[in-house]
Amino acid sequence: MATMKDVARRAGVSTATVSRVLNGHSAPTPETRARVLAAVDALEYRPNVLARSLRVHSTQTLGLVISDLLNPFFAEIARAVEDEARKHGYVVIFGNADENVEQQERYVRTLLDRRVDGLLVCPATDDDGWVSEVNARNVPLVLLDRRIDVGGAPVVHADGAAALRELAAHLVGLGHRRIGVISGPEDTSTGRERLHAFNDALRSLGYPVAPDLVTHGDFRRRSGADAASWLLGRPEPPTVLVAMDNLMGLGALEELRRLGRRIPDEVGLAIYDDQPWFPLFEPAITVVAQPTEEMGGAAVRSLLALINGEEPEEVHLDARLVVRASCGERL
Amino acid sequence: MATMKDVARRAGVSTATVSRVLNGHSAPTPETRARVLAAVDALEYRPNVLARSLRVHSTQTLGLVISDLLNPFFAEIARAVEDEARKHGYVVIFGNADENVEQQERYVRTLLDRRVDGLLVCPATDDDGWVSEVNARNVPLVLLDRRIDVGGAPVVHADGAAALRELAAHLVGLGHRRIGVISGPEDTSTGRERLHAFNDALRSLGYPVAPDLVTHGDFRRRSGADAASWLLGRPEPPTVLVAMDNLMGLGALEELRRLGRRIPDEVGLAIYDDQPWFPLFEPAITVVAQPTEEMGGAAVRSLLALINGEEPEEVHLDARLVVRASCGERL
DNA sequence: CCGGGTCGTGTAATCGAATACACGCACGGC
DNA sequence: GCCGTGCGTGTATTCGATTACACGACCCGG
Repeated sequence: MATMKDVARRAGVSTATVSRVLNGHSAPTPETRARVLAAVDALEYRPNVLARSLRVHSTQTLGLVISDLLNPFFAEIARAVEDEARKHGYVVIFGNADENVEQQERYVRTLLDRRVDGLLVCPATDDDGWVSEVNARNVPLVLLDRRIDVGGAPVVHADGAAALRELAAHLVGLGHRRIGVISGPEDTSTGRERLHAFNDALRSLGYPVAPDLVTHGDFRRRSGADAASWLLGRPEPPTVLVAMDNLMGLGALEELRRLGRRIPDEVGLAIYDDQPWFPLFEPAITVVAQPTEEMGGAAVRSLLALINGEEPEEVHLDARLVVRASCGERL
Repeated sequence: MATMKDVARRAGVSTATVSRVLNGHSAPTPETRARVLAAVDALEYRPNVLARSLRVHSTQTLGLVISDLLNPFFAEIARAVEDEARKHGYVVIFGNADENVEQQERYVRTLLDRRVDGLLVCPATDDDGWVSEVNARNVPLVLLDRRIDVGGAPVVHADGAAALRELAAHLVGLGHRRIGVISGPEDTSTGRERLHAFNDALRSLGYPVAPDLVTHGDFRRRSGADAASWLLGRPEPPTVLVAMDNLMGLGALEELRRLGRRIPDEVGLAIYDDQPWFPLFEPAITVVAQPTEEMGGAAVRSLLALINGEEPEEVHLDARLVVRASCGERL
């Protein structure tokens, strides 16, 4: 590989000049510039990003730690993040935490060691041991989707409260009184918040959720199936299931199919997070849809603002209810 | 951030010694070692990976260029790649080519500039302009899923010929005679190979595919819907649709739902690639399943072998037919 | 005709680690 | 007691860029 020195020699100038030409600095003579560029071309020179980064303390790289790439919700986010980052000339390194705190922590450290210019994390749990390390190294941090209460770091997430209120009204309107909830883990903000918002909504409608109809899964398919099985085995089983995440929803649906329950006649089902295939199920699934693309994009823009020492823009995104057929016919 | 020099000063040794301790080289005295480690601890020293990489010409980083992260097939691959890479102490940088040749080329270059130790590419098309650049820089390359005919680079993919033969027999056995095929692009190996394998199988059963029942999509949802629409609009429409990729299959299903066709009574449907939600459709979709996890893992292992100057292990993976209900009841 | 200001370019230090080479010391054999 | 050997450690170079500073050429005004 040709280095800058080679280019300099061939163009008959110093490396400083080559560097200046390549970085568009304080214009060298047009002819020097041309000579340098010709040499660059002839030698197929490509700058060594490592050397450059070492010198200028910036890698044009963003780190992304997500909880689970197999969760289509996070895959969409990852895609949006990569897309927005590329538009701004950044590359993204990613790590899959697998909903696992230790692995998440390892990854944060690895990415910091790689000198990423900024870090995007979808926290696996409320645990915030890793945050201090990020702060100690002065690396800008933006939290995605799940919030953990730690000063400073902006959080980009979609507020589901309004959509959940609508969902509650929808279900009650259809005559559902016993509503089973498959919630996320208690130690994630999204797990707690969605449940509380939904509970509040139902309470204010006069139909508080029966505590024995609330279960907690782990945002994975298996736990959704188990939860559905358990809920339907109760003495007075629910007439509708609300899964607070797409994978748990899928698991619940799996279980309903396995048990041969007809939807929505025997049991209804609503899922948090929309997916392209949800409308294709029989019946089409009623969902709370999150604006994943906007979330990923907004997160990157916030992070870049932090990196550039600006105030990150305030983003407020809302999830929205999409009524389809899986909770019963519309009135 | 503390540097090696700081550690050296605090421990009262030279940077060379610190380096030796940290890399487990030709054993320094146990007490020097202890002093150094104590200093490392006290200063919370973390080595600068950039400086190290610059010096040793290795970044412990793998590049992954995939065609489309939103395609769950590729998301699974990405996850498997990341998983296997981590096990070997490598980190992965990824780029989303969006089934787009120019973007793929840009990404390959970007990743090379980042001095990845090896490159994993799922080629968007047969275009191989970018390969020469990879070779020119002596970076090991492994092709994933799609092959392009270029000397040297190992290809990890799953052979679907046998599964497609079984599928052909299954369909014919169910009485299907007019079989519509939604194939991938002609300029991808998987597009061509799947179609040819399926054609061959049907021909040898005595029921060659009618040329007017073959369409080509682009591995995206929309094209699957369009193709289904077109096929069903033929004068003599097919009795079953075979989509050669999960997204096109989803699109086809979408179109069938939109048109209100009953599956499998009016039209059957089979899809290449399995997904967790395919069994949950009504009826459950018959598929050709690929071993994505093994593919990702094998690709990384091949690449690491190349990086270490070894001969990459020969991997032979097969897709397999999973008969469910979407093509008609089993005989 | 000379002093000062631009402007283009080169020299050399720097980023933070790895490592070839050299040095000094202890030890053992003759 | 001398010299060779080996081991632990330090010195200095290197990886490939960026950039502060300096220098010389040139131009212009007084």
